[in-house]
Amino acid sequence: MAAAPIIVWFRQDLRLHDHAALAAAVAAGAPVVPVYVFDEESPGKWMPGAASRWWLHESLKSLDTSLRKRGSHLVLARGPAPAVLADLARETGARAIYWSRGYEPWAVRLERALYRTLEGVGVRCRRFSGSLLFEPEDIKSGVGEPYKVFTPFYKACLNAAQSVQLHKAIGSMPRVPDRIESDALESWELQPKNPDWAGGISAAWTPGEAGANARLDALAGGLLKGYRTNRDLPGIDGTSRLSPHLHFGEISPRQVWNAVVNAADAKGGSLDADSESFLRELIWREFSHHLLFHWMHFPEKPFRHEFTRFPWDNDPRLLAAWQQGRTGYPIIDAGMRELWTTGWMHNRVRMIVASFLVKHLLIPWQDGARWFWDTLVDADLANNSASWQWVAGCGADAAPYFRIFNPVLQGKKFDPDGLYVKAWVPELAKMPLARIHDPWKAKAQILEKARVKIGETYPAPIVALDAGRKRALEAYEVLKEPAD
DNA sequence: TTTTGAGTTGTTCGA
DNA sequence: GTCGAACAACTCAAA
Repeated sequence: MAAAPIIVWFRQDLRLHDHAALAAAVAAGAPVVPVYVFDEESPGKWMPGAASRWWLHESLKSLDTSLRKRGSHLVLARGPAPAVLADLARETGARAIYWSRGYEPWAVRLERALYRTLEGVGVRCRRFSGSLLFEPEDIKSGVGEPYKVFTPFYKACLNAAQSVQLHKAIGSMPRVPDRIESDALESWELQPKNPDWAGGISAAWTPGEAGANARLDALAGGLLKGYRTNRDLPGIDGTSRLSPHLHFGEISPRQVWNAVVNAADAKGGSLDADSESFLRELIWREFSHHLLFHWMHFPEKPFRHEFTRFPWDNDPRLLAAWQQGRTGYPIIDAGMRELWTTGWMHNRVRMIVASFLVKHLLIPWQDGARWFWDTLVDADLANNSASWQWVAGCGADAAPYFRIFNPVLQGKKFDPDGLYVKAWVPELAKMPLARIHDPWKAKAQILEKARVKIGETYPAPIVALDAGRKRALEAYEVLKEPAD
């Protein structure tokens, strides 16, 4: 008699390489049922936004193709995961289910519910790690508490880091048992139709494990050179662009870590400044996930409690102008339009637009986080929440309240050739470089020559920078008053 | 327990 | 144009 099948429940780990749960299932020698469950009913779950749904569709398609090349395929099912998986176990006679651990609050609750449901009917649950380099339980301060400051967290991670053995690539896969029902991916309607607005996104990205590995190869193969400086320049291809691939688990952070360390080794030993700078970013991702794991209200509530009485302004017209990239500040508008078109925004520009929304417009960081959640292909609850809270000053680190980005200065500093602005704000393409970041200051003659009419072809600034800065500083003063 | 050092990413102003 | 100081005080982490 054949061994009972093992279900491998895919989640944010849509890859075949370095996949502990899949490797263990294949090694067990039983039939393997790979399944993805589209679960819209988990309590507290942040449902993927529009851009993320587009990516999910592509990534599932890609995973299915990879599985088929190995003699298997992906089973698709819709509904609450515990019920769906219990049904599938009954249907297939599976006696075990393996999965990669999740860290978001709703995911933690879901896994507990799943244990109860499945162990109750005699299906063994095995949970594996794979989405993080370090488990939240393993990185603790000297007194056993989770870290609240990045730098000590970073050092603790470096101390804990050791060469990790990656799980072997899966060669061929056991056949999926016959007669298992599967949804058609199209029936989930993850991608837009009428209109299909995803053209810019699909032109910019290659979702799936192969696309992720190609990007990592580019990184290890040369993109890292100059990374520490280049990563701040939105006009050039200087960042890894691995974020959506990491979010969907098309590549594991351990694969990324190893590739970077090995590339540095090959060039003769110790980590250079560029590689170290990149690995720091990877540890920031870890830090965000640890914070979310330990403080489950992180996505909605300010980490620093006094911020609940921050005097936000909440002007919907200003929020709309920001969302549409019509603020009158070129670097901001370029960023918001890059986001809308490609589902991604350069990291430096994310900071600038976020600071502008929260400080110059006094709009709650949660509104910005929601917009990013819907429009980013790399939207990740941990990273998004931690980053917005950091910019707002209510996050884990006490960022000085007076750190208010000036979009004109930031533009001149990090987009010195105006390449980024010209790429995304074409109506300013003819502006001379000297005024590309503050076109409203240009003389009438210059504007005319560049065919720019402020307030007509390009918006006038929606707030004055000095007044906005002053208003923000006054708002932060409120926090210093003693609490009620 | 107490003390000490330190904390991603900045801007403005005046010399 | 460049440079240093001021912009607050507080919490965290480790010795």
